[in-house]
Amino acid sequence: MSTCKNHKTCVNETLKKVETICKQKELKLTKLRQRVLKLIWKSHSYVKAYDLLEELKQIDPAAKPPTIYRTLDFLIENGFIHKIQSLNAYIGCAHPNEHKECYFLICKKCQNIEECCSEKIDKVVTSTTVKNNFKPNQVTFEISGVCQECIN
Amino acid sequence: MSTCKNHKTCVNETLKKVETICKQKELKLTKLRQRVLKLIWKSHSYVKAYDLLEELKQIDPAAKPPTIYRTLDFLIENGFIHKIQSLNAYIGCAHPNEHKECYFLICKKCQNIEECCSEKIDKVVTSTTVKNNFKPNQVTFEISGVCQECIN
DNA sequence: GAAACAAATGTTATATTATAACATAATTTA
DNA sequence: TAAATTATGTTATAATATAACATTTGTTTC
Repeated sequence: MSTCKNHKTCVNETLKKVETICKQKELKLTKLRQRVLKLIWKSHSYVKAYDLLEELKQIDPAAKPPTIYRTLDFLIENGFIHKIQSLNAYIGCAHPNEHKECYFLICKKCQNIEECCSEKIDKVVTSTTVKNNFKPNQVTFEISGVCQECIN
Repeated sequence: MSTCKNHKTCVNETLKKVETICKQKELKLTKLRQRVLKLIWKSHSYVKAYDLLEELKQIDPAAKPPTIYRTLDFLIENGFIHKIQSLNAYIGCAHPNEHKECYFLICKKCQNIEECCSEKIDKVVTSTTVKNNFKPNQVTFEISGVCQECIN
């Protein structure tokens, strides 16, 4: 489960953080990108691209698939959101710019996703790639199952 | 890189292994399932579902998407192949029935995929899921990058 | 061996996810 | 301000996957 108590605050803090990062890196956080990021952050669960599109259409009726996918690309490239490969879905990044590798605990029952970072994981990835003389570029690590809350 | 020297032998051995497992578990390794498994094992690289369908059509012109997807489902469920989530692609399992978790080193240059198992990975998965009181059901662990051969 | 049932496959249609390609608008740079 | 770059608009379509129902094949029971 997410530790978020006041989601409005939670979203605002994230958006501030993202704004700051964009300023630092001279990235353009346009109206569209802000809107989509806000929509993704509506919940701590994941969103499907076409659901996002439907929501965006409420504000911007002309929105079309490329509108969404291009925006998702920008947000992913810059580490503001993640794609969950095993679900073809997208989720806001819990701590933008603070980590490289992370993994996801995906609850099949409540749909919640916990984004985790761990030195152990990093070490295992490093040690195995070094051992295989493999130059890693992108790590996908997703564990689906049942979370603490839903286990009972 | 794969350690396979003689691919014909390699395929035959795998198919024998799969046959044996099917007998043990009373699974029906039908003509169709054998054909598809053989097609997947044609290379040590991955296959896309619709490419597989095209190949199957050479033998069985009536084949259609559900033909492939149902067969893939059977092969995945029983651990004979894996789905590579980050590529929407499928690959033969290097050691059917011999492991639970495994991870994949995916070379973006030569398209080769190395299937790896490691106690370390298992331990990390176990320790993190235990810590989070999470009951894991399916682990997706895919590292894409550049392999030893292609790195130079 | 025929009837009843279950499992696998056939078949049609369509849902879901994603991108190519080219046009226009907005912004930055020279 | 012209030229170049970046972002967005727009149309069309590609790529991936499943639902739903029909038929066939295999298995079990009588």
